[in-house]
Amino acid sequence: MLFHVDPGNGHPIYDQIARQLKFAVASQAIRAGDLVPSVREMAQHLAVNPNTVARAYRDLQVDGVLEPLRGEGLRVTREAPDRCRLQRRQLLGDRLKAAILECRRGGLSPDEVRDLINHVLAETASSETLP
Amino acid sequence: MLFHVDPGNGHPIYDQIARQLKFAVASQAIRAGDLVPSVREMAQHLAVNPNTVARAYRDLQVDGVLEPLRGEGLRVTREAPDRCRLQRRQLLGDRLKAAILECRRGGLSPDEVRDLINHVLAETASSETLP
Amino acid sequence: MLFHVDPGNGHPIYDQIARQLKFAVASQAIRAGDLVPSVREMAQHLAVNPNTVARAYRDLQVDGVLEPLRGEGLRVTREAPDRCRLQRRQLLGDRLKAAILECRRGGLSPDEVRDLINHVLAETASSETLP
Amino acid sequence: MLFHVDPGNGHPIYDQIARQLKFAVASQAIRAGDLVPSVREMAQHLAVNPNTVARAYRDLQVDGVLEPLRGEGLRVTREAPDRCRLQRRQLLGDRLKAAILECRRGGLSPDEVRDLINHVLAETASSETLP
DNA sequence: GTGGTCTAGACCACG
DNA sequence: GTGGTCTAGACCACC
Repeated sequence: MLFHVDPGNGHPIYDQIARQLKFAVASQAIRAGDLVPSVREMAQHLAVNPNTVARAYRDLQVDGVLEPLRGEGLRVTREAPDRCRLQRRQLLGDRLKAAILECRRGGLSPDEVRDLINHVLAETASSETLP
Repeated sequence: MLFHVDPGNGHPIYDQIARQLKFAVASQAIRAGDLVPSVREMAQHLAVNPNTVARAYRDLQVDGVLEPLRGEGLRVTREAPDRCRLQRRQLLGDRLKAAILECRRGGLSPDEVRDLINHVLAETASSETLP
Repeated sequence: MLFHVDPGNGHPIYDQIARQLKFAVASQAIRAGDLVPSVREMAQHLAVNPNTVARAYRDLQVDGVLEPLRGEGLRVTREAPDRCRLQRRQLLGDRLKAAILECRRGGLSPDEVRDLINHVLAETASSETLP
Repeated sequence: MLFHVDPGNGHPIYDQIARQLKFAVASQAIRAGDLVPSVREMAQHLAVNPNTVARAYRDLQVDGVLEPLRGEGLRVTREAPDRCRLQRRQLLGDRLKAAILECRRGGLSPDEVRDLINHVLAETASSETLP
């Protein structure tokens, strides 16, 4: 499990957890039918309150990514992989789109935007810490 | 003034205002020495609580972008254009970087990230509403 | 045995089992003196954890519906049929009453409640799957 | 405000709150555009923890019944009345249907079910405590 | 003032 | 063991 949570990056922790779990399913790091780590396990792993993990797991149930296995834990649904792949594109695309739109509205020309993106890509490609 | 504020996009309104004003200065839509609209005017224009505008203007004074002109209002400082141009690159770059990093951590390969970016660029380039 | 258990309908599985067994006794589908299926059999039949069936059987013993027959299993008591007929009316009536009361409290007039009931009766009367 | 909550009736408190608020909107006791009581007010009114109310309000936002008015509170959405009227029928109908189906599966004939319903209706019609 | 998040810890139902 | 609910209380951002 290579989950990593950063409090104070502006995004609620439960949201970071839910997103990362979706991405993990999309990447097939977690598969349909798998049991996700128990609330308590995950909470300890992330050094976070169990309630926070529970909230993330609850949201994932609402999204149809997890389903309860009474007394057993929570399981990745059959439909989850497809949904998560779609959502990954959607969620990441939305965030990129918002950033790019703000560039344009901020007065950067399309060329300047491309330059800035390339600059950032170069930065992130190099020695960045990646999970 | 073609400011546009979107409550519920996750970013605080006062921050949206401050950023947009910086960008306007960077783009020379507003110039050093110009008076900015009064808090009341701006608040009415944006259909926003005056306190929110006041907060944005306060932050901009702290950043040295605005300075009070006794009895007249707030004026764009002499140093603002340079500062705003630098900050624009920084602020927008940071947001792009965060989005791109999340793509990578979310399991997308560099190529997939480029594809997604190009897809988004195509979307935004076309008939998007731009200020 | 035409028991049917639905996890995730809000009611605990052991309760569904106990109720259905009581109803079966009330309907004389099971009679005084009959042996009920073993915990293992029933658990396999319902695709349910044996502990869950055991819990239901335990509750039924407390209610005086089942009694142990040393080395043989569990037997329906002599008093069970009468008790179950009474309890059936009570249990089902309670649930109906709760539902109807919520309708009234939810702002439906007595007439609207009757209409809604008739509508539901029509639905359930037709092609519903009944045991 | 005639909300009433009963812990230990099997249904989570936050759910009771959310349902009752939907019903209140359906009955036009609360109207589109109205501000609902603040989390703290409602919590005190119901003698319940504010977090519990917050959870109910959050669920109602997910359902599109409430929307945040930043710094002001939560407002009933424009679409809420229609949605709530539909949902009221759905939610109450589901509960009635479940109760009636259990009667039938429990071995009661259609006539016996009608008799039982009439008996319960007579009970509830009389001196029952209604809000 | 408002709602939102997070933590801490208790209790319960279920399997 | 599992998740779910509820309470209590702190802290924050926003308006």
